Amino acid sequence: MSSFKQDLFAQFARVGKALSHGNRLELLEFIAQGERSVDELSKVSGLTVANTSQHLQHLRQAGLVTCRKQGLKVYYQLSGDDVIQLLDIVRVVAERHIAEVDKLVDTFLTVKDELEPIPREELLERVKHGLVTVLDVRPAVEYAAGHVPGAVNVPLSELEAHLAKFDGTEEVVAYCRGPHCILAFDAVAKCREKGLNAHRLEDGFPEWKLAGLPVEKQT
Amino acid sequence: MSSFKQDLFAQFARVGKALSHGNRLELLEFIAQGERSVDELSKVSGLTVANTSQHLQHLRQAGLVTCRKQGLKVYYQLSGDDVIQLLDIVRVVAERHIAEVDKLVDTFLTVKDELEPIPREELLERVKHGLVTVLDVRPAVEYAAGHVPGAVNVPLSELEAHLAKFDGTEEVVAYCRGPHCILAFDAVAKCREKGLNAHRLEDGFPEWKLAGLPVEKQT
DNA sequence: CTTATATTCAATTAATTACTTGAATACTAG
DNA sequence: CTAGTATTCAAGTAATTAATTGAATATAAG
Repeated sequence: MSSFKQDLFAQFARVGKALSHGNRLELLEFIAQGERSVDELSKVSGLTVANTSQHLQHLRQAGLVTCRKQGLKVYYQLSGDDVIQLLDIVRVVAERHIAEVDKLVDTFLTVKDELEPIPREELLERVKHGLVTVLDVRPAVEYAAGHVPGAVNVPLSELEAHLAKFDGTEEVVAYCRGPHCILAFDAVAKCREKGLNAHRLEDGFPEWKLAGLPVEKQT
Repeated sequence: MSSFKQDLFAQFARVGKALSHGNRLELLEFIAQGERSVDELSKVSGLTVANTSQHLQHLRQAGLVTCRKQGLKVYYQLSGDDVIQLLDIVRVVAERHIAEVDKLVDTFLTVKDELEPIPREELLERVKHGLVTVLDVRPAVEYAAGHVPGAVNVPLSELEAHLAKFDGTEEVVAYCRGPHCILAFDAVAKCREKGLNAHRLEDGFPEWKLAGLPVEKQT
């Protein structure tokens, strides 16, 4: 009878299936930073190339990513901003309704509450008036693919060295890949150890872009 | 090393897993209309009771639904409005990026474009001024659990009989479970055959509730 | 206490999915 | 044309998941 409903739900389930594996969610988070090739994704995720490729095809069949071939490489990107929204709401639902998530976040992002995140619009204002130093603590490739205007790319490994240049009176805001990315948390913690007035930006770069705020490329 | 990230993504993937099966998505749509017992859900979905129960536990472990026991029965409900949002964005992403979905919708909801849906706020206005008859074409239980204020419950089977009462000058707006529920499409089609000025409400009841618009219970 | 009903549990089978491995394809550069 | 690199494909194994069946539990009513 109503195989329409069944067929339709089966199609929607393809999106769910794509989101049903941790490795694919991780890949999606990387891709959300900007277009990436299969072997970049393989390296950054630690999966074998073949495995990465298979997950990507899974994602592509569910309509979450698209790809283009350029020379030898195949570059994958999100098929739209709606996918960032989708990922964010999955996170929110999990955070609100799965106890283990709270436990994990509490354990690993210890000082979570102390690092009250700065709203995006507020950061944009302060940047315009030169009131704040913005740290992008993601790897250089991700920074190159797009970042908050005026942000300085300081991968975590180089943070110590950079901190030496600061005189201790500056206000610093760090951001990374998304709301649960540890990079920014760690950066803020390190900055505070040095006595800086440091905060985290709410969420990460994909959400900044999603909000329609200005984005700067390369440097 | 960074097992935090992996653990966290594994948790998020539980939400994806819950959404990764057509039967579970269908159950969620029913539950989104209001609290339902296991055997009601079993009947309405056509699954065996045991199978329904297992899917529901799957959903519960993913944090998407909660349940309470009252007497012999166990009632399930969505664990929050964020779950309606989640379901809607899954639909939107699938609709935009999976070609098969478009094909399906085009095939079964033939006159899709002709039935331009009425925005929720606009309907609310017109209802206030008594300018329109609102038809809730869902089953009586779902209507009883909550409906658009002033809506008349006319399950599809009884629609013909009801139409006799109309004089052909009235404006009619029909709604059902959600954006792809065929009930409202069918209702509008039937009304139009009788020469009525009929339209569909955008989306369905859960989205109405999600928008924070007034809801009426029982009758 | 017994019976009936709603739900869950446990065990089984069938189907699907993840990952590995090695080969095949597609493109570039020499 | 050849060699090298990036990606995909194909086959196999291990693991997970869906659905069925029948039994177990829990509650209510007689």
